[in-house]
Order: sequence, then structure tokens, then C-alpha cells
Amino acid sequence: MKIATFNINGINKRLKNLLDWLAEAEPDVVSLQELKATDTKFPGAAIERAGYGAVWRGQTAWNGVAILARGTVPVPTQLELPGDGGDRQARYLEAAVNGVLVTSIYAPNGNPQPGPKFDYKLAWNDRLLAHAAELMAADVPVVLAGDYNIVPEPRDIYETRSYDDNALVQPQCRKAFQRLLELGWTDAIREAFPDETVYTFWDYKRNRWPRNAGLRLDHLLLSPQAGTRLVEAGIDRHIRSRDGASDHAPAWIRLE
DNA sequence: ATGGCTTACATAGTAAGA
Repeated sequence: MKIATFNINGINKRLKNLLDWLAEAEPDVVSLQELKATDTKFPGAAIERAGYGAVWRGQTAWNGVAILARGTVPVPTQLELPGDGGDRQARYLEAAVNGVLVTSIYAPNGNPQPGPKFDYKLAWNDRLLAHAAELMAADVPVVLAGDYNIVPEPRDIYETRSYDDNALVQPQCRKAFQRLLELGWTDAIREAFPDETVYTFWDYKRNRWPRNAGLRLDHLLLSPQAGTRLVEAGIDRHIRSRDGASDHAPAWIRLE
């Protein structure tokens, strides 16, 4: 069972990129972020023609998350991250596919910091931690897939000082990610590449892709019941170099 | 080191991304 997460950065703008990748990578489950489309603008028919059922939560202009499943329709279990009924941003979706719970997480970016956006990011991370604890207690295979907008460690970003004040690398954010690991979640990509430099995002600006000035922001965290089934993982880096590519590359795992 | 791209919404120029 191959499960991928991909910040598509505009699903309609990049529909061809998405369909080409689906056809060649053949993931069984796909967690998508940054649809940048309303519910009615989600390209459900094209995705169905590609062989995938889908659930999604859209929003005007920004955010938006979806979960796709090959040959079946995901069964949604959460349409939003619990803990703040007033939060209207489409940043969380959770669904069951063939006995595995999979999320699409699009955590807030949080810039500039300090400020209200950063406060929202920290509060959102707290809510994610609380919900992750509940999922852990359910004792089932869970894959917390998505764009966390957190660089877990210094080795997960290229050599630079330009991000020192950026929300992505702040200690409060890294601590939130670390707490998830302490709860018992496994960072699948780091588990598969313990000593390698692995990036999933390269800014469009400043020649960051050609000079591999990247960041690792997209993560797949596994509950113990999923972690014992991990056999392979990867980043589809070549997707980032295509015409009209998203600024993120797909990250994926394979569970036995 | 640098907002130097790119998008949606709109139909010019902002806001947002990370």
C-alpha cells in the first residue's frame, strides 16, 4: 500500500502535473494540500477518470485539502481539526482507506513571526498534538501525512542564515514536531533515510531548485501499527523539475 | 542577504506563500 503526500499548490493550475504523476507513481492513497480551489472547483471528474475516488475540503483562493484513493472512495472520519469551532480554514481532512487512517494536514505557515499568524500556527499545532494523542489511543494504523510547515532539525534545511527568523524553523514549532515523536509517532522519511539530506520543498525564487537549496516540510508520521508495516519510502524529486511544477515534491511510503 | 517567483482573485494590484 503506497501512501503519498503532495502539496500541489493549486490543483487546477497543476492538474496535468498531478495526473501525470498519478499515472507514473501509481500511489494507492494521496494526501493533497493547497488546492487553492473551492469545493465546486475541485476537478473530481478528471481524478475519477484517472481511477481515483476522492474526498476534499476546498476554500476560496487559499488552503484546501483532499485525500484520493485508487479504485475506491476514502471514508471521511474528520472534516476539520477538532478544538476550535471558529476555525474556518480548510487545513485538515482524515479518512479511512482499506483499514488505514490517513490525514491531509496543511499546517499554517505562521509568518511573519511574532504576530497573530504565528499565534494561530502554535495553537493549531497544539490542536494537532491533542488529536494525534486520541488517534494514538485508538490503536489502529494511522498515517499523519501532510505539509507540517515545520523544518524538524537544522539538517532539514540547506546551509543558510536567511531563515533564522522564519516561522518554519522556530524552536516552538520544532518542539511541537518533537512532541509528536515523543508520543510514539515515527517520522517515516527520516526513518528510511537516517543519514541523508532530504528535502521536499524548493522556493521558486533565487534559483533554489537548481542549487538544491531546499527544506523538508512534508512529513508522514506513523502510528506503531503502521510503523511496523513500513517497507519503503521516497521523495519524487524529479517532479519538482517539470514545467509548471509545484514548489513541493511528493513524499511517499509503502506499507506491507 | 536581498520577496529577485507564482498563484488566486480580478481584470490592477494585493495578499499569501515559506
